[in-house]
Amino acid sequence: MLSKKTKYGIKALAFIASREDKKPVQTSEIAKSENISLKFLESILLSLRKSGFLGSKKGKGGGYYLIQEPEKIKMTSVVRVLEGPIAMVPCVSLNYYEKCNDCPDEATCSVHALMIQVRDSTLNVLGGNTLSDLARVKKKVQPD
Amino acid sequence: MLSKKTKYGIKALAFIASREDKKPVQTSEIAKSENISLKFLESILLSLRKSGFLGSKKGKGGGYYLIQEPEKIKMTSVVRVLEGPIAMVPCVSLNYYEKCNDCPDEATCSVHALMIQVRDSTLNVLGGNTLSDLARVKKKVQPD
DNA sequence: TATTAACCTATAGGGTTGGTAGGTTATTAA
DNA sequence: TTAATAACCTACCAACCCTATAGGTTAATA
Repeated sequence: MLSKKTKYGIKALAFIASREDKKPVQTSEIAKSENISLKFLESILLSLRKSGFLGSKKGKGGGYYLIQEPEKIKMTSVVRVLEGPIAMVPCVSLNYYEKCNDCPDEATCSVHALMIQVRDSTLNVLGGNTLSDLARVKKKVQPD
Repeated sequence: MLSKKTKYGIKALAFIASREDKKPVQTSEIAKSENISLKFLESILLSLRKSGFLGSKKGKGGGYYLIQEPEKIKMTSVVRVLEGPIAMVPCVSLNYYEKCNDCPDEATCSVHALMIQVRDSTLNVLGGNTLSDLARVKKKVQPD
C-alpha cells in the first residue's frame, strides 16, 4: 500500500511539473489545490529537495521548482526516495536488499521467485513513466 | 511491502502443495521446516481454511490439506485473501475500491493513472502463477 | 481413555503513519 | 531598515497495525 507521503509527494511533483512557467510554486498553493495538509506537505517537499528533485527559494515569490526536466525524472527514482523499496519483499529488492532470517535458500523459496517477477513488472511500469507523463494526465481536458 | 502473514501463508501453501501424497500436513511440521512461529502460523492456516483454500482434520494424523488442485489456485486469489488489495492505492483497487477523499477527479489524477498501470502489471504476474508453479520452485534441485 | 492437533479468544509490545504545534532563518519589497 | 513572506527545523503525539504470545477448548484417533 502506497503511503500518503508518497502519494502526496507524487501529486505535488506532478503539480509543479504541469506548470508552463518555471517560477517557484508555493507549498500553500499546492496544499490548497491538492487538498493536502500544509504542514505535512512541507515536510514532504523538504525531503524532495534534500534528495535532489526540487530546488527552493525563500521569501516572497519563493517556493519550490524542479531541478531537472520532467522528461528526465523517472517514477522509479521518485518512488524509491519517497516510499523506499519498490520490491514487496526485502530479499528481492535491488536497492534495499536484506536477507530473510527465515528462508535458508533463496533459490528454492517460492515467495522469492514470485516476488522477483512482481518486482520486475513494477519496475517496468515505473521506469516507463516520467514526471512529464504524469503532468500530461493532470492537464488533460475533461470530455463531458 | 508484503506482510509476514502473507509471506508465511504463501510459503505454507507451497509447502503443502509440494507434497506428493495428499495426506494432511501438520502446522508444527510446516512451522519447523519453514521457520515460522507456530502460533502465528496456526492463525494463518485457520484463515486460509475459512476462506476456502484449505481443509482440515483434527486429532492424530490430522492437519491441513488443499481443497483444490494446485494448478487451479491463482496467486491473485491467495494474495487477496491474505494481504487484501493488490492495488497500491484503494482508488484503483478492483476488489477493495475506495474513493480518495482528497482528489475530486480520478480522470485527471496523476497517481491514479500511474497506479492503474502498476496494478495491471502486478495482476498479470500474480494471475499467471498458480500454487503448482510455486511448488515447483520449492522442489527444484540445487545445482552446486 | 489418553493423546493428538486443530480451533478459539484475548492481549500486548513495538513500530509506523499521518498529522500538529511552534518556532527560526533567509529573501524580497516597501 | 523594516515588515512580510515562505522555506526550514525540531519536537511531539494519537491512532493504528503488525507480529507474536498465552492459555485454553474441541474433535478425532489409537
